[in-house]
Amino acid sequence: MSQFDDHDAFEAAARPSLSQRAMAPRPAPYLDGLNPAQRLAVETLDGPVLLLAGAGTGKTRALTTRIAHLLMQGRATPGRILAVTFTNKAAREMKERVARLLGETVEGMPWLGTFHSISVKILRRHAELVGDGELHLKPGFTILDTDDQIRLLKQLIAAENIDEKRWPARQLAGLIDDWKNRALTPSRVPSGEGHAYDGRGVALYAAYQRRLLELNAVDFGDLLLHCVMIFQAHPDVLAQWQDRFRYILVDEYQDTNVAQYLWLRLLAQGHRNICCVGDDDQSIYGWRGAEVGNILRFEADFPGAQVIRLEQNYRSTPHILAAASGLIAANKGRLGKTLWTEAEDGEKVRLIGHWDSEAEARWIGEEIEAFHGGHRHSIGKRSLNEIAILVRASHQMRAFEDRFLTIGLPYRVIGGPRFYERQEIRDAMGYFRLAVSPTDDLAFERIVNTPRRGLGPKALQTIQREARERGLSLLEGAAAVVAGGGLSGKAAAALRRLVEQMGAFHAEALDSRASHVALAERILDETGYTAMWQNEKSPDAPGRLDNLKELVKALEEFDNLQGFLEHVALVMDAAEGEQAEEVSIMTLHAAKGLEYPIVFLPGWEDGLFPSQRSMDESGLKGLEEERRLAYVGLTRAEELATISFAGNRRLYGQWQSSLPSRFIDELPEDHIEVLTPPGLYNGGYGAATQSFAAQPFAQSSMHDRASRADVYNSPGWKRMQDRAAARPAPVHRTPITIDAEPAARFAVGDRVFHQKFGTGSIMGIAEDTLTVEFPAGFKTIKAAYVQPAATAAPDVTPDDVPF
DNA sequence: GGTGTTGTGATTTTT
DNA sequence: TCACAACACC
Repeated sequence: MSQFDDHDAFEAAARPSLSQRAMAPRPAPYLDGLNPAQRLAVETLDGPVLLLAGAGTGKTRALTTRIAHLLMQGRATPGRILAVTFTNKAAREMKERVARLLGETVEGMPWLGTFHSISVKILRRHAELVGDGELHLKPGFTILDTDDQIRLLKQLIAAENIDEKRWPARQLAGLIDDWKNRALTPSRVPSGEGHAYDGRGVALYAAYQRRLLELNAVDFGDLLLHCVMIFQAHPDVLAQWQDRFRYILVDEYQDTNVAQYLWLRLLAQGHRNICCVGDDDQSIYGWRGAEVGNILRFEADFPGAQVIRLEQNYRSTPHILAAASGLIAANKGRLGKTLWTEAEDGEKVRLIGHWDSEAEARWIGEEIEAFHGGHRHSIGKRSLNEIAILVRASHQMRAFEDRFLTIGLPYRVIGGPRFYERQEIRDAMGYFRLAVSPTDDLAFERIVNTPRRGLGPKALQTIQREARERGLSLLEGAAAVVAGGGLSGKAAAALRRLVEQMGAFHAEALDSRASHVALAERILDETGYTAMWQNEKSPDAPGRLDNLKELVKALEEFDNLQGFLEHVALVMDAAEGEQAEEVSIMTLHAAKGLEYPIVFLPGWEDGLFPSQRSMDESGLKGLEEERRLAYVGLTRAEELATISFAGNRRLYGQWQSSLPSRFIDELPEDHIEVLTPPGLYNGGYGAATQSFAAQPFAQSSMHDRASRADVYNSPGWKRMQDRAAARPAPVHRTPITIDAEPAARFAVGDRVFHQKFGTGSIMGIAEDTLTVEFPAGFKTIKAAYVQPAATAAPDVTPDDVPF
């Protein structure tokens, strides 16, 4: 974080007492360079503190320095400090930064982690307090992933004879999640909320909880909820944890839900040394149960709380800050902050309208090429890594991906499906889970017929019946079926083999002398799982095999399979590899906490952003959350932000016209530069300023082809064409070269492989651009983006070539 | 049990 | 429009 490197903001550190100085292992330089507000935030150690930290104000620095200060002042040992974050990434970053502040001599912080990972640790110690006398949780409980959860709910819905089509399991999962976020056990769900599922919503919830106990399993929501319930029902247990955690720190407090709020409040009762850091203006997870009210209410919840505001921004230029501040000012009920900066003015926030979403993608692509090539000298020559495109909804990404693929602009999508959510990884994990705990019925169901063993729904039913009748787990039930001859020839043999294999694997998993890495490899090989993907011919099969290899490699860092499974259940992300120069594309939500010198904010159209659905479902609250999302987007930019909108956009196959976002009119004019849209089909762009209200698309209406034709004849369209024609020919820019691979190494007819489109044949070559026929159709692609296909079997023999 | 066909419905997403 | 899921059929 470069903004903390300036040394001129140096301030004299407070002089510790003689005894403190004598005990300190080395002088404490960690307070150096903090601004007065940050300093106050670090040194106000007693009682409740609300740290209102605006975007880019050095929040993480204040938080980590506060931890260092607690330790250096001898206020607490690392084990006595509870520091909670929402994401593993944030926890990791904080750990690293605390360690860096203190030097390597200090041991790690055992209670710095996500709400969930800390809750697991607590819950493992008191598992038996969950449930009733007969059925209760055991410390070895498993944590279900979403797949397991849905599968379980489907069974329960079927058992209730409810039509799964009318009431999908997914929806019920969402409902239950919602209740858990609000710390509502089945008995506490307000009457009137269980209407769904033919009035059996709450009953299904209760059945689900019972089933989880039987399986000795919990879902993510339970981790928090069970802790809260234990704390409420067992004051002695609560007291024990209150005593342990002398100081509590909370990151992103505006994102806490009711369950998390209760969890924190219970733990902080007594000493009340709780410091919550957040920004009400960046609360964008209301739809996920986050309660902005938690942060707005802080002073009432903790009487005597000190509120400290971090308002000096080290990230963005004044124009960007002014635009963002002007926009967010339209929200009501804010705690209020005034961001300021010492940075130079820089460029105004740019605003541009386009004819349609494709033109928007085209224009942004050209802008990026210009920045990357250094053709904008006010901005300089920039790396693609410094540029990000932030969209409201992921379907907007497609236009950019298509365009960038065509022009050969490297990009990376941030977010998307994560490593541990991939099918092959979950399958492999299913095998590992079953090897570690043979009673994991959900894991058994997942893998029993993957790869295909001829053990379909019928065989599974037989096993389930057997298991239920004898009170066994499914794997044990399967063994019983095999022994009892309940299945015929082929299926019986396959099941016998699986049961025997899993038995052997389990024995080995318990043997601490055996290598768990070798065991994992054996499991994947001997069950035929690896072979399944090797035999699969789809283009993504090799990638899946690579992922499996990566999974096994990840195992090496753990002592055993159990430890690994625990880790993965909570940390569903893999270390991201950052190497290539690429433009980043992501949703606004995914962008929170990140920063980029150059940011594009496309799709500012009413209905898309603010999203119609948000407004329909949550009214003014929804609109305000959307506005905060816009605020988050703008404040990601360090030097240059560009907002754009399109008059027409293809949505679900239909062209839809839209009006510019209402947020655009809320931007303070003095900090905005309005750009004129480029010509229709040629490149180039003008910088002449013009009121966007005078632009033609605002009043265009094109709901179907007929009215679209009208628009072609409209004065607005003509005006755009005239303008395009009147402009001097666009300046020719040298196309950027990426790993300049000469197209010369290809010939028409060659088979080539492309990341996205698979294998195809070259139909045409023009300089470094190829026209390739893929299964998906003809594509024009830069040569650098394809490789000669591995199976280089030319379609024509040399003799067939006419020259 | 594997493959083709039809139908549906579609923000934002972490743990 | 397109992706994915649930059925029907071989």
